[in-house]
Amino acid sequence: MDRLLKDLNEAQKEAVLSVEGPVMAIAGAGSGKTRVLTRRIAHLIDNVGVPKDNILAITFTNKAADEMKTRIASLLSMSTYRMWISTFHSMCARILREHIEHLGYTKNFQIIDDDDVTQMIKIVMKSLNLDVKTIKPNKLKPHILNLKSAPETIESYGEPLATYLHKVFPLYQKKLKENNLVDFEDLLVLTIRLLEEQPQVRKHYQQQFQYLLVDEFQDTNNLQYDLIRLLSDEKGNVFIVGDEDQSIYAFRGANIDNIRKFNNDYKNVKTVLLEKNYRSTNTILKAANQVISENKNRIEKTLHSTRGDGEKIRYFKGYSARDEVEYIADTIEKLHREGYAYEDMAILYRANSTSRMFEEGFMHKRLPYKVIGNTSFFKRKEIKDIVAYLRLVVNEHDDYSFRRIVNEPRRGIGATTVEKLANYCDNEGFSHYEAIEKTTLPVSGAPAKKLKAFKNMIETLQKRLGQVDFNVFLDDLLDLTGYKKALENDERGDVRYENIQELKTMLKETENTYATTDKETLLTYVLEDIALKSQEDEKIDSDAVSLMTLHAAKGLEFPVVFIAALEQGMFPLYRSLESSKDLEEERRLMYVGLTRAQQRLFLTNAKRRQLYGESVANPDSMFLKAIDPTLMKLEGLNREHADNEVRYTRDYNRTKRIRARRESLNSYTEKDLNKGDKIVHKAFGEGVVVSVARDQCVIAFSKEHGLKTLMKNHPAIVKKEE
DNA sequence: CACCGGTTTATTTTT
DNA sequence: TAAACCGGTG
Repeated sequence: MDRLLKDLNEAQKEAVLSVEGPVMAIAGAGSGKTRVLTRRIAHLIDNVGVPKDNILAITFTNKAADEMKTRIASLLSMSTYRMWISTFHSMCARILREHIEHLGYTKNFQIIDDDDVTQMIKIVMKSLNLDVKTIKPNKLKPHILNLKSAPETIESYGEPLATYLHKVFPLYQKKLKENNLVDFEDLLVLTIRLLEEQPQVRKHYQQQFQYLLVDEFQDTNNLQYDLIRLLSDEKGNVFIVGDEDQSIYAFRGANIDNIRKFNNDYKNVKTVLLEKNYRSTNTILKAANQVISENKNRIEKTLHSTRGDGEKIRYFKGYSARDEVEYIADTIEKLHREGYAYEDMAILYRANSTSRMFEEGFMHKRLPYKVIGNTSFFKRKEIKDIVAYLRLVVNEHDDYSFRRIVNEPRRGIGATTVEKLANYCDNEGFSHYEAIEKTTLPVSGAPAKKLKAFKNMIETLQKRLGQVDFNVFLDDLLDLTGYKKALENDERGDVRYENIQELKTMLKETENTYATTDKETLLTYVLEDIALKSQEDEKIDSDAVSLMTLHAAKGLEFPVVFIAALEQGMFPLYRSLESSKDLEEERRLMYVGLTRAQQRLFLTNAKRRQLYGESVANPDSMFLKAIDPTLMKLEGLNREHADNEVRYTRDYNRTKRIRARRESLNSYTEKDLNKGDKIVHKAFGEGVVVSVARDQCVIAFSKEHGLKTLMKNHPAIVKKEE
């Protein structure tokens, strides 16, 4: 028996061996889909004799792509260098690097991240004199990105959004192109356009990619689907793996319907069902099956465990969130004493904000933890600054980067100067960098000199780039720009400097990975890596409990899993309660959470918890109720109180109540405050007005608060009736 | 441009 | 509650 096949089950084997034509593998959680994917690729290369360049494997994360490469490399003892195993976005970037000139961009285009998109929208809105307050750039962003992938028209967004989008969207796109920048959506959109408009390019790639594999197919969006279609037209040797029950990114445009579409668009699709689960105990799987079976819109599928029944699920209900933390912390310590490592345990929750209570509690107890999915390394200010410098060195016409660092660190080029420059460029069509030398530029005196000095500095850096290696270059950059000096006066300068050093290591590594010696090309590659790898690499195997959102847990597994805050409103979230579509996605999220657990599963919640400053008591999550009680051992408050009725009424009233209260508070303060009046303050309690001056007043509170100067009509102040 | 104080707002986000 | 954000002021 072939060594690539011998430890696979029948379904897995079939998935690996069905090489020709379209194949759809429905892979339940923990059914060994990565194994199937890697074996299939290895089989194609080793047994079928397919050259490795003719295979295209697409994943959703860099991590998954890296893992796949590593596994294939070790299966076949060969190098996977430059193999087409990558994310959609990396693949597009790679294709566009070659051919983007057909579309009017230049080869050294740069990729901007989400924060940059927001900034860009802000800039565009300002230049259109649009009010940034009625509709915030951040609100507009998802719609703008959506417009690129969804078939909807701007009108369908309704007013006032439509008016804004009509103005902002075209200019946003124009600005990006002028600056030779692309956002994440553009990577897909432009690649599609390229393949559609350039038949010879399309042919080239269709011929090259004889075999396609797509991981996490349920998470593909419309553009990604189109891309697969375009690339696979010729033969239709497309292998997709997915699980509709694990589709949790619909809010980002993922379209489960792509699975059905695939069945229609490709002829004679072979379907393989992977239902054998190698991860969790039967008890855990039963619970997961019970939860997910409440979703109407799905194909029936039941996972079977190979791991026995295992322990009962524990369901702990505390009085308060503090109880919940306490219970989890104690349980973790207990399990640790029993032999589980901290890193074997994970706490999952719906919203990031929940991590806080655990962080506080664990810090206090000296329990080691790591929060996964924190603000990424590449989003830190100092890193983005240096990246902006590097981008400007690669492409001096990148006005966006120019603006970011022209006065960072301070070099006396203030907002007024930059505004003048930007206006001038808008009218004349120059890039900011070019405009500095123009005699008609309406900037003179000191600012003009400083701009010229800045330009000279960038020129010097451009020359240096070709002469020295990256280590030296980055040091030079830090010196020349004055960035290093500025860090010395920054109280967090040390950390920032450390981060920059880390970036330096990355640059150095890439220098060794790519087979080019041209520094500029190399730098472009590095910048691309940085842009596409926005997620910080996992913390080096520290033995600590993982805290993360359920979304972040996808694709991972842990011997011990806690799912916290299982209350109606927290999970599922309030906002999803009214829409069955949203609720089904929440339920899939719960399914993903449950199926992360290998051996022990703990479900917890609290009777009352603090939410936005007030104490709320929400009923148990409906997901808990979906699980057969005989699978669970109840702990904590559970047994005394039968507080099991699911009701949402208080949540409908919540907003109304708050609004009503605010209005009543406001109406109170319409009345004038005078010296000597007694008042009650929301936070400081009772007090007496000492003096009044215009709209402010001084109030004496009890001694722990003392005298306070406050706005007279502040809603927190209520006048006490005599 | 740094600070203060008041206002607003509180999902998830692989790329 | 708390953190981000905005606008006014020294």
